Amino acid sequence: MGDTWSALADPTRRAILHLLRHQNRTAGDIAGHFAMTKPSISHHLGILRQAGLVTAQKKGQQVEYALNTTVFQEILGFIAQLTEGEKEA
Amino acid sequence: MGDTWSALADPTRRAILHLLRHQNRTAGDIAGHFAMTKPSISHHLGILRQAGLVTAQKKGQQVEYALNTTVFQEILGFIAQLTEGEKEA
DNA sequence: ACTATATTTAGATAATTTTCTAACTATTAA
DNA sequence: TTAATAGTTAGAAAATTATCTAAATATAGT
Repeated sequence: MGDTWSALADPTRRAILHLLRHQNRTAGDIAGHFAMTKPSISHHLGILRQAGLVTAQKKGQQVEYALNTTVFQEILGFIAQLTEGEKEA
Repeated sequence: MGDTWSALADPTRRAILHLLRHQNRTAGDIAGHFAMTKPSISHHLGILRQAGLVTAQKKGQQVEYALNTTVFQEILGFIAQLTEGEKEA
């Protein structure tokens, strides 16, 4: 399992996650939103998949990607640790 | 202002933030906790400072670093966007 | 003024990452 | 079975990053 933090460090990958916010999308659909080749997007999708941030499911000829938000717990936990015991504005 | 996400992508930098969780610490104190040279830690501190995740204040001969948690809003906002409209476990 | 301590800056090297083109695999359609 | 479409894999080049040693700066003490 790859590192969540470094998967999120790249702006293209964060934009991909944002694209998947409301709908699942095929690899080609996703690639269509970026000024980048398909292999590059495929690489980014692989990293997101390894980090568990997306899941991939083959649908005939295409591969449908979906957001998986459960992984964010790790990040929220880290931030909670650092911000615990603070008062609100 | 440097990028918050990439500042947090490095495990050494996250460990530094964790060290600053309850107390402010000098650069040397921080460096003492890692199997890494002082210049390397100084470099990481610079990146954290640029990202606004820590503040630095000169205290005589030393430099005291403190955690700044306000920057986490950006990250929490991103995650909130992606997780909005989900039910709880 | 010298010496010691704390920290940063500079420059180099090694490792990692991003992106590309070309080639490959799998599925669908003619 | 041949051709077209969707996607991934392989390999290379360019850029970025992490780390080191050596040198520089700033403060404090003798």
